[in-house]
Amino acid sequence: MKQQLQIRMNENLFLRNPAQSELGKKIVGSSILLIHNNGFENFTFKKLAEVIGTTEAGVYRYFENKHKLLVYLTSWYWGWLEFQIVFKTNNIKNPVVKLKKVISLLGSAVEDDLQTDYIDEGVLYKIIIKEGSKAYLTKQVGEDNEKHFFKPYKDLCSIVGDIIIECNPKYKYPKSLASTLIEMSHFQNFFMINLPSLTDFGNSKEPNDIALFLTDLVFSSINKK
Amino acid sequence: MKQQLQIRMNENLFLRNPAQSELGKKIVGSSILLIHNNGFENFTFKKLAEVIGTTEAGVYRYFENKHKLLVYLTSWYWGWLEFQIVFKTNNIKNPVVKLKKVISLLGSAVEDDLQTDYIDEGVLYKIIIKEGSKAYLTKQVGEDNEKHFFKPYKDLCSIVGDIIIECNPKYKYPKSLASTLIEMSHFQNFFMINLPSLTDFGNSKEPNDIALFLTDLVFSSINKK
DNA sequence: CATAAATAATAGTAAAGCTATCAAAAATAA
DNA sequence: TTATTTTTGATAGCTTTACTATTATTTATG
Repeated sequence: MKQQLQIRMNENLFLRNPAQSELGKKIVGSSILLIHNNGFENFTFKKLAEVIGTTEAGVYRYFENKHKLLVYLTSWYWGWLEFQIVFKTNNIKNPVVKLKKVISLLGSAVEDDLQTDYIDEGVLYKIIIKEGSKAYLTKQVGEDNEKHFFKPYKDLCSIVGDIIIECNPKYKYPKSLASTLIEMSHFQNFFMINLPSLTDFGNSKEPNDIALFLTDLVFSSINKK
Repeated sequence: MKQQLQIRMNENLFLRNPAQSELGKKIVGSSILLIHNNGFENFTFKKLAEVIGTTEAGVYRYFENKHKLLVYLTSWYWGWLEFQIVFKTNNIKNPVVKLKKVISLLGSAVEDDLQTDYIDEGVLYKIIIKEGSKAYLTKQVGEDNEKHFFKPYKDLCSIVGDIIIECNPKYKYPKSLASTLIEMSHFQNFFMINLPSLTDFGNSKEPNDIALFLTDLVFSSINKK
């Protein structure tokens, strides 16, 4: 019997829950592919509707606009990643080992998770890298935040921050180090591929090099003196 | 006699050089204020034209589209900041002191530079924080990069990376640390103001706290063991 | 003063970003 | 199984954005 993993989503992100209908799942699944292919700026509900064989109005019945869809997708990703992290570090006692595991989970397009059939996590990961920050770098970030749109992202940062504190209770900047770690796992990846002179991994293009850098960065800070 | 500081700009960013006419300067100067007020997504050439008393077509004679204008603004900022950094660290011999100076220059809305009368660097700095990454987080980042649109940003990273190497010639990730430092000086600032739980400076909202965090982060890495 | 260059005024087009309406189909409840 | 509610499909339309083109007028320059 197939087990389906459901990520709990903020109800204000959608008009109709896309996880509860075939059309909704198609909207989410195909939007990931389309945003990846076209870039978020060139992505429209009309193009999406064509691809999945519905109408523009059909998509609008699920999402108010493409911004909310992007926030939905990023939220879903953070929720999913939190689950992965909690699940895969569950049995690890040593916080140092745990944090290293988190860094490796942050840094790679995971193998497609079969528990979530309509979402390709590998492609979604690439969207997070290229479009993820656009979810909050907006005029309405304050209102969106009041509606708790960024809770999954904050929760993840909080979990990582807590592990940092476990490693060294005296470290002064656990939250900022956590958000730095998460953001940089994506930015260094983006730079490596698109603007390689901004990184030290230009030639190898080996995602694991980023993990090595981040591990060095994080543990130097935590273990200072 | 008034000295005017001119930042050398990539010719492919504009159709007509905005620095060489009154209308051009108005376009640049007012676009900074408008983008800051409306956010980049809600900013249009039409609104800009209204504000400065010209027509949409008038703006299009200077810039092909708003993306190129954004790249122009960010490039200008990086060029200007490089000048500030080179100028203000010129006499500093000690690379550690130099790097600390760089961190403080990166982290604050500087006092409005009087050498550039039509550009408000303080407001431009805020645009860099909120909109800066949108200059390269696009579908066409590859083409833009081939046209050297991001050279000023790369140059700055390179300068910072060189100072890092001066501090410790054996440090393995000078470029990635430099880009991390620069990105985080903006992201932590954005988070502090808009999503404070992602930082450790939520209550104080004191930009200097960010500099302390970044100084700790950078020198822990450089001086490890 | 002549001429070239820059600007203003106006018009127009395709696409994006929606909203509204109504009929058909599918799911569900009586 | 029919009745009813919910969801979808088809179509239309409207405002704004993102441009391009044309011509007249002003401004700068030789």
